[in-house]
Formats: sequence, C-alpha cells, structure tokens
Amino acid sequence: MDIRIDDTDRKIMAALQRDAGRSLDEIAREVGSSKTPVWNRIRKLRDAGVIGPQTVVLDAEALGFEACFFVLIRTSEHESKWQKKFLHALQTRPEVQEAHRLAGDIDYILKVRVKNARAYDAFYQALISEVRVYNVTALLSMEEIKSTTALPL
Amino acid sequence: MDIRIDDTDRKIMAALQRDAGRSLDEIAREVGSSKTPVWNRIRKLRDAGVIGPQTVVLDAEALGFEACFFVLIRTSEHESKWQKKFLHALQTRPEVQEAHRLAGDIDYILKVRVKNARAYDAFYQALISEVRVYNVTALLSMEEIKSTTALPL
DNA sequence: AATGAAACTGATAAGGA
DNA sequence: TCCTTATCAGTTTCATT
Repeated sequence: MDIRIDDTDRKIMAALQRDAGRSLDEIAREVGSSKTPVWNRIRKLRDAGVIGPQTVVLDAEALGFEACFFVLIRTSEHESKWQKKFLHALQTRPEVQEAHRLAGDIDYILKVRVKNARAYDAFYQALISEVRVYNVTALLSMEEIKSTTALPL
Repeated sequence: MDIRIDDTDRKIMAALQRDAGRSLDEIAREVGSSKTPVWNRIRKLRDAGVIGPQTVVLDAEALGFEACFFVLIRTSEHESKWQKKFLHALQTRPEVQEAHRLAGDIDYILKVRVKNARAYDAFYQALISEVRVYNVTALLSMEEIKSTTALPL
C-alpha cells in the first residue's frame, strides 16, 4: 500500500490543483511530459487515494451563503459515547464545512457556512440541544481574505 | 450582472460539487434533464462566475502535510498601510489556506497547513517579523473530523 | 429541447528507449 | 520500467431545427 511519489507526480498534482478542468494534453504539456504517462500517474495516484474527488469551487456569496462563522467549542464530556454523538452531528449537518479536534484548552473548532445570522442561530440551537457542550464562542467572518485548498507542492 | 439561478441550476451545481469529473450526460441524467440545456446552464453559470475553477482534493497527510493550525490574531494596528502589508503577506504565503477578517475581539483567523510543527514556527517567525501583531494564539489540530467545500444547495 | 456534425479528449494497446 | 506513438470510442461544443 506504500506509494512512491516523485517530482513529476507532484507537478501533475500541482497542475490539477491549479485547474483540473483541462485536457490530459494540456496537463502533460505543463509538466513537460505526454498524455499516456500522465494518465498512468493520475490513475496510480487516484487508486492510492492521494488524488481524491474532483469538484468545482462555487461562489458562496452569489448563492446566498453570506455568513461564515468559526466556532470554538469547549466541552467537559470526553466519554466515547458523547464523542460519537457529537461527531455524528457534525458529519450530518451540511452547514459544517470543517471540523477539527484540537490540542489544548479549546476542544473543537468548526467552520460553519450559512445564509445569515438567523440560520447560524438555528444551527447553534440544534447542536446544543443534541449534545452537551460546556462553552461555545462564535467568531463571525467579516471578510474572506483568502480561501484555497491548494497544497504548496 | 445580476443572474437568476433556478432550481435546475442548483441541482446541476450540487451534482458538480459531488463529482465534477463526469460527462455531461451523467450530470444531465442526475438532474433529470438532457445534455444541451445542462451545457448551456453550466456555461451561463461559469460566465457569471458562480461556478469557479475546477480542482481536485488531495490527501494532505499522504503528501506530508501533517500539521494544521488555526491561528487567532489580535492586532493594535488598524491603519490601511499596515493592513495592506498584512493582507499581502497572507496572500503570498502558500501555507495559509484560509484567512478571514473577523468581527469583535479577535481580528483575524488563519488556517495554516504545514509539514510539521517546525515549519509552522518558521511561518510564524516570518510573519511576525514582517508585520506587527499584538497577540497570536495557535490552535493545533489533532484530527480533521470533516473537511468539505460543498455548499448545501 | 432535441438533433447532429466536427473537433477534441480519454483510455488503452503495441512497440521502443 | 517508463516513455512515445497510434488508435478509436466517447465527449464536448455549437449551429441548426
């Protein structure tokens, strides 16, 4: 299950991150190779799960998602039963775009994208009624300065 | 520049978010329409900028990006000259995957993806030597519970 | 919205460095 | 082993109906 990733693989992935909606020929030209080897490498990386699904970036604001919150959560509960329920709630709710378990003082951070402040409140009320949390701080984004999923390969 | 987005448009975008690497025929089947109208709608949405670039999701861990920090920043400086410099620093540094200006107590939040803790420290030192900040708190992610860019259309 | 035609692309096979 | 070339079914793109 070990996979060797060389420089050409990295170049291909960088090219795909930049714009995955291009032909193999164009990608191949960009990385200085040709169709077949590029295709084989992409397949290899996909099979290994290094390259995941292909998506499009949508304009959240244009689609009415005008509010974005970062939510800092502290909890006193750390039993596996509680955690399971909490994780399930996060996975299920589509407004949760990111969720991380943290080291230290704060236990979890969420990124929550909603249409407006009222929708955030609805989310918040639903969450705290589902699982007990000790302390919640919501940080409201005023401006998205940067947003990318690209890794600096 | 106003664009009307109807239910079919939303279905198409939802389908593309799920998996953009499919043929028009498949997308059309999924949304219950056919090739030509779907193609015309996608083109319209792309031209309007609602549908943005196409990318691939890469496995950060597999590529050696094993550390992810959320960085909370407070600053005392609010002049436009400082801000310009700060924003430029964020835009330029590839380890910054997200940056938001916040309302309230904390001024900015960053999501920083790096290979390891040492790389984070290098980033941090470089940042504070470039621009003055009053207070920085780094939250270290132990586990990425959820990560998606999909909007719940 | 369906048809259809031309250009382009993805996917694979065969053979070479 | 990895690359190049050749091939062709499938796909995109777009004009016409």
